[in-house]
Amino acid sequence: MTRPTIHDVARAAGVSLSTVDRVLNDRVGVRHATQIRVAQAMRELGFERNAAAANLARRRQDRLLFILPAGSNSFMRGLERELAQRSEAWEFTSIAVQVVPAFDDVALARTLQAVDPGATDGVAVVATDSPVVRAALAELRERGVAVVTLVSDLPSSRRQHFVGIDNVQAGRTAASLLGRFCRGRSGKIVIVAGSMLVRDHAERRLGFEQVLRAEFPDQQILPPLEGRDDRDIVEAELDRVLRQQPDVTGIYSLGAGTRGVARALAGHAAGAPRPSVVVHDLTPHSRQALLDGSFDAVIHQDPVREISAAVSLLQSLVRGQPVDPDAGRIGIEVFLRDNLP
Amino acid sequence: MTRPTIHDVARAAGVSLSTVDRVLNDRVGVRHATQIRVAQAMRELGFERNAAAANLARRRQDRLLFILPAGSNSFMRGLERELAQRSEAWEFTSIAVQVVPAFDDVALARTLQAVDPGATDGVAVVATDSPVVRAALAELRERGVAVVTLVSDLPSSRRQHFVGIDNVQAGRTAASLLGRFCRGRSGKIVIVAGSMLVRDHAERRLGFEQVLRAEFPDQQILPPLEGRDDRDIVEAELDRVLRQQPDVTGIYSLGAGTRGVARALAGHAAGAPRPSVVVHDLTPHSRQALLDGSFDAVIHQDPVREISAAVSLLQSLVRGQPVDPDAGRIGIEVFLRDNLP
DNA sequence: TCTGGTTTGACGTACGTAAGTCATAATCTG
DNA sequence: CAGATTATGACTTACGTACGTCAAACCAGA
Repeated sequence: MTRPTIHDVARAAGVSLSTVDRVLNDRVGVRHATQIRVAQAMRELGFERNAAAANLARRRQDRLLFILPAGSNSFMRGLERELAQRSEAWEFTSIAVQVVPAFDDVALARTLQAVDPGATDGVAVVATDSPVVRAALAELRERGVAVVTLVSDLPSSRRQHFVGIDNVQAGRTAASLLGRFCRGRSGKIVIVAGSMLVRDHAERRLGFEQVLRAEFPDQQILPPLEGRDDRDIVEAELDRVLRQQPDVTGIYSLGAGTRGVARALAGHAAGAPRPSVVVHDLTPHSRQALLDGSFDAVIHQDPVREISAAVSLLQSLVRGQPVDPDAGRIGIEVFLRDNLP
Repeated sequence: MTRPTIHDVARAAGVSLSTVDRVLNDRVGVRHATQIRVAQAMRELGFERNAAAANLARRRQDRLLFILPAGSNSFMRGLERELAQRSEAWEFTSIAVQVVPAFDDVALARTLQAVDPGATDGVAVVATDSPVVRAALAELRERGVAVVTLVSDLPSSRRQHFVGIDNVQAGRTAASLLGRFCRGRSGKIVIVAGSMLVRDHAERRLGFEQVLRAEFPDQQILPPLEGRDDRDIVEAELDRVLRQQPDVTGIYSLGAGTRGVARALAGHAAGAPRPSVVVHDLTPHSRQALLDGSFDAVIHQDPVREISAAVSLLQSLVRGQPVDPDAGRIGIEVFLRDNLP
């Protein structure tokens, strides 16, 4: 009826509480045969460790650090807000946040080097793709700190996991939508990126071009703009392109700086049918643009899920618990005007 | 540094542990002035009850019951599977599942009446819209059982909350997608429903027709088929319609029975361009159909989120804790071939 | 058979809260 | 102001696990 406890396991296996404890938290000093017997008993009884009691008894707090890029990037600020608001929501875990300059690999590497392994058990970092960052990250692991990348990955580095969406898939999804929305009107497609220095932007572009080339070959993709996720730069660049190219049918904005896109479009409202627009990340501005019809779709990653996946992954890593290999995978959400939350 | 405990609160408020406990679990026997003082101290210290310790000390289990419709409906079976698999995932909560005939209000009402309030603290029910169900539900509340509706709502009944997606929005989203996918080809749109007896289907239809009429007026909506979420009935009905109507440009399947849609379509592959298809609920079959290109989009509600929202909502209700008014709202997910999880 | 190490058991305390008992202090009633 | 009532305090046990100490039992090698 009621769930079995370690006492029941001990009795069933014919050993003492201490031994069960040793097996459970794999401490030294248990003969292999005994270990098997205890494990067997746990399986037979269907024992599951009571996490509440375990956390209560274990006095320690897991100290996690989130490193996020600075700037007016709404998505990142959303993550930051979420972390601040829910910092008390995780039991037995304390969370710190540090903000570093965006797209600046050297600054990021310096920050990683400065992490104190005596005061930090795990780090989640929005990575900039660069050798110095890779090196700093490897060093951090050497010093015994758990590391996951967040939002933008750094494959073939020593990070233990990635938490975020599959950015190639995201790009493919954007192309799939934008291609269909533009069907019947062939013309030019503009890609607005932040910087190809961050992996997520490069991957989104890759996926987007794959699908658009293969399935909508009558659309011509222009070289991507790099707006550094800054609304003013994005506005200026996009405005220039729209002026030069009269037959833009679609725009894919795969980074931040979405306000710049909206403003550039507003400046070209007159005359020709407006281009179809797909952007990333639901923010108050992109929501507004969806509602007033200037954007067609928003590809989104849920900051709440992102944070909670990162926290629980880091908790497992820090505590040495087994980790589901694709625990960090966040679903790609698609928003139209009609399914806004 | 460390989180304040009830001991700290007691000291700060100048009262005993017992009094803090009385305030915290609002028991009788505390003067109003004292209550204020304790609440004040809790606020000042930023006290938050340690849920782990509280659950550990409270020996009781919350006993929840989920009532789901029978049948081959993949989505419902998915919910059932999810409940079975994760029944141990919620601490201090035991979950039972009961299956009742689909679209059968009398059977559902009988089941609700048979719920034993002595053995059940809360019920989540996929409601069929009918007066007898409303009455049975009200009676259940009278007997002190917490009740939420799941997936399909029963507004203006005595259920305390609804857990699920906004089905009008879901229908609007489907129309928004299907309308754009069909652009350029005007013709007839087929709606395949399960039964207008369940609220969710009626609402989806409503939202769908709203948007399609307003924004894609050159499409003509045929009267909805009622397939009772049965793949064979759906196949037969849809096959008949496709035979009679040569110019079907789009199909919206808003219930279950998706396999029937796929089979009917397969029988009409030859000749004319295939209709664009939007269906509900990601299942192995709808996933396959997306991948092979016979479906264009799937509107989805995540069973995992649905279950966990229902469980935590019921837990709060049963324990008399405050409830976020839109805690039961689940996001509407949109899947294309390219963003399948 | 003795030695020295390894494995195991017995036991206690702690975590933060719930919930109970009982005595005493404060307050109200008439 | 006595007596009844209510509010509060002091104290205890319990929840299931972690973790520490110490002694006893076991085992391998000399």
